[in-house]
Amino acid sequence: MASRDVGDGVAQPQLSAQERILETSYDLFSRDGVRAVGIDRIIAEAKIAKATLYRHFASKEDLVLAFLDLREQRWTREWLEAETERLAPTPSEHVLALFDALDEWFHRPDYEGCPFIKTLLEIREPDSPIHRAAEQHLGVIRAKLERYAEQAGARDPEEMSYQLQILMMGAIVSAGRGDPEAACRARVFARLLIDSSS
Amino acid sequence: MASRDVGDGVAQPQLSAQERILETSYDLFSRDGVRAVGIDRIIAEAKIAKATLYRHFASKEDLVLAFLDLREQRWTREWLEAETERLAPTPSEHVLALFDALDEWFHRPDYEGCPFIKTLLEIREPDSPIHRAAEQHLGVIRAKLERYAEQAGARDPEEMSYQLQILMMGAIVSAGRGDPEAACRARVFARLLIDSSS
DNA sequence: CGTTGACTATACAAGCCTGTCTAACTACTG
DNA sequence: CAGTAGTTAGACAGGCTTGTATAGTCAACG
Repeated sequence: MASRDVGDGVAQPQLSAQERILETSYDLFSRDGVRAVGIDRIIAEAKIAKATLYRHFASKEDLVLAFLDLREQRWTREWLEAETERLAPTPSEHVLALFDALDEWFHRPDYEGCPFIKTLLEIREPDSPIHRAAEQHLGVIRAKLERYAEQAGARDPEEMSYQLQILMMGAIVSAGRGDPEAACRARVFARLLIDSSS
Repeated sequence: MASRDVGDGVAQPQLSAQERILETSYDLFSRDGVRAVGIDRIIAEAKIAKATLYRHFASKEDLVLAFLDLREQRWTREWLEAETERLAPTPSEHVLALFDALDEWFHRPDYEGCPFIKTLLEIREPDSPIHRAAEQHLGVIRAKLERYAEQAGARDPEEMSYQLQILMMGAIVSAGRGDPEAACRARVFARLLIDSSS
């Protein structure tokens, strides 16, 4: 457990080797995709030896799965859900506040897109553990949307959750294409849907 | 296992080598993505020699660009636009008919998703000719949506075109995630938008 | 002191990838 | 017949990929 204070320029001097691997993977995989980022780039940027990486993770696939789990924890739960519920005055407004949270995200200069979507499209083999994990992480988001739909008084919360996820994913792709106002445009749809469904 | 590999799917024996290369690239790139498909797989499936491929296309990048152009011709123009305008009783209903066309597409057993979106997410370097080509092909679709929005009597056709593309891309990704009814769900939004915007 | 566990650095295997090259074959054309 | 353009099969270069192996360093602990 002895992690030395190497003082590697920026931040986090006390992180263990495993933590540095995960932090670096998180940044690189999030920005450039799990396929484009190779092991060599991770070990160079995390400043660890290759053998150390393979002592903590059996394979790159293992590392990608750990990354996707971390992404769900940090982005889905600790950021998207927290921010949505912070922005909404009442639970019935969670659906609309979701798009306010997305709006903040899209306007960040380092907007990186959604690794779940990117991974799903990048790793096409339906039986691959990575493909299935990405699907499942998107399923967790849909389940959350269903709860928001309930709280908004939707007649059919499950149907609305699928509709909201279409909006959300469409806005994410559109923002990646260069439209930072995509969340506002999607929010209009959400408002129309709520007004017509209550 | 019956070996009918001479049939080759779309077997027209009088196709020139260049045509066979493009046909095979179209099928493989559309289904598996431009990054996952290698030159070796294309020459094997097209039954041509590697030197022949490089006599017709300077590089893989050139081949990918030719594929994206062909995709716009066949899918965007000859299929999506034609089918949308065939399905609509009047020009004002092009917007809704668009989602009826998408519905057909999503229910095809060989639904392959949108190569423009996949390529855009896969090739991240913003200056890459491939990235820019994918962006531009999506721009052509948006321009068509703007015309449909005009014909539907939208107050702000450009704004509506961006909103419709969010719906369209969201439905495409959702269908790729395993929701073949995504087009119907997205059509509900389009109907709401039209009713509120006229 | 000596052992042990974690880490580092680096070389290397085996496989893919793009792209080049050679040598031979085929078909058309003057 | 001779020349030319297009094609074929395959070897090969050089780079990048994941993953393993080797050898040595460092710190903690009994």
